[in-house]
Amino acid sequence: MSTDSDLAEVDTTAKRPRGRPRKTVDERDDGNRRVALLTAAASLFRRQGFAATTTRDIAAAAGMQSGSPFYHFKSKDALLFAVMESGMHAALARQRSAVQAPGHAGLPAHAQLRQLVQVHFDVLLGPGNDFVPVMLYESRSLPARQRKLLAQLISEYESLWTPVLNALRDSGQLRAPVGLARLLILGALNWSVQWFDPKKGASVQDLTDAATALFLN
Amino acid sequence: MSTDSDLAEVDTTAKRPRGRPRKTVDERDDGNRRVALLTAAASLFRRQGFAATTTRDIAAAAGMQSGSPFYHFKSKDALLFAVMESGMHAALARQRSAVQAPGHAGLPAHAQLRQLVQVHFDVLLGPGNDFVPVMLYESRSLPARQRKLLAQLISEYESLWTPVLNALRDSGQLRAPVGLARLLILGALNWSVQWFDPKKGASVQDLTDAATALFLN
DNA sequence: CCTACCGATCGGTAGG
DNA sequence: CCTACCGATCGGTAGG
Repeated sequence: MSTDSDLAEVDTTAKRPRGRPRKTVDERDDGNRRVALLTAAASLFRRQGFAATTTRDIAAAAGMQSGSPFYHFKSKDALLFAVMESGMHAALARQRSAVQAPGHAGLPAHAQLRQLVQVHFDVLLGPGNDFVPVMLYESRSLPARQRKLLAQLISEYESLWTPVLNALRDSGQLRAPVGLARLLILGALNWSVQWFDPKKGASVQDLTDAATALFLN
Repeated sequence: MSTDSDLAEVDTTAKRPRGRPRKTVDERDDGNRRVALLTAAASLFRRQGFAATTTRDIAAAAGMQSGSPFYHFKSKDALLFAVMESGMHAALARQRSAVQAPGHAGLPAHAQLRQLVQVHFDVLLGPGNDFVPVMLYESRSLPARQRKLLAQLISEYESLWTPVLNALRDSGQLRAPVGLARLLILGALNWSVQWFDPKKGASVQDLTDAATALFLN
């Protein structure tokens, strides 16, 4: 997991940034407590859904009183958006650093796909990684404008997959149109959020093996 | 689409059943209006989510006053459960009648998988088919007891896939463990609810082609 | 199935 | 970040 300031999902131990980067007009950035609210919200939104989660629930989980979240976030919507944006930034950062790792570009396409799949599973299923699942399953709850902002990040994320899938398609290892293949593959991975249980048999490695074996010739 | 009484998803024209089969203690069965509530609820639950949908919204969509849904359903939860149960019964009926169609048993395994995939896409994406998507994406909102009842139906549904996948695995056409393969494949299909747009390029046929090509050797 | 209504809860705010 | 609070909304009900 990267340690880059306020975008790391579970880095509750982050020191207050000195030159604090104010992110949007909707939020303040007071370091510690704000992160506590984000992680509490992500966990609750994932377990109960956005609409079924109370700002009072979130406040209590972060050890605050009922009105205090609104000192850090303008609204419940802004809190949801911050969770999703933060999750997508972390996922993008992890996927990019995997792709840019030395020697990665020289790997055969099927090994590159395997990398993408593994990191994706880890982003979804790793311990404490609630941010991206919330983004996947609660985007309906976002106001249209903020949903468009997120769509941009999602599009960037998908663009990491396209060249790899194109190469696989060209070499005959992928037998479906690349556009639909990407949607179907990401769907197969994203759905794991619904059924994966770390206490049960399969590990993230097992899932990665099964998925790549399933999709490739 | 089958026409079997109150379980058909979009059959708003159903006549009142004579020997009315009272289904559970939680609901009455007055035919017409009850079905109107179910279809209105399914549509709203799908678009807005369960928690964000008001019983007043549902009543208005069915042309009733705010208190009237509770004449037909004991609670908002009971309405959600009825939507899900009805959707799963319809899906099971459609999948079974496809499997039992004359000549189907003689088809090669890859053609049987194609059938399952096509019917599944149609259940999810066909016009007015909101019931099963609600079940897929709102089961979190169900009380534990009713979730267990649904799990039974889901398990029956999945059991239709297992022998086909086993046959494909044995003949080398499927290269992943059957258990994980089933989860991944159904995930790829289920996720289409999030992105499929009938007004855009791809048709359900296209999706079926792409999915079978992607999964099979 | 409608009318009229209740108790509880919720997002959000003022003022410190 | 807390205290105290408001206005609105919501699931559900009694009585017809």
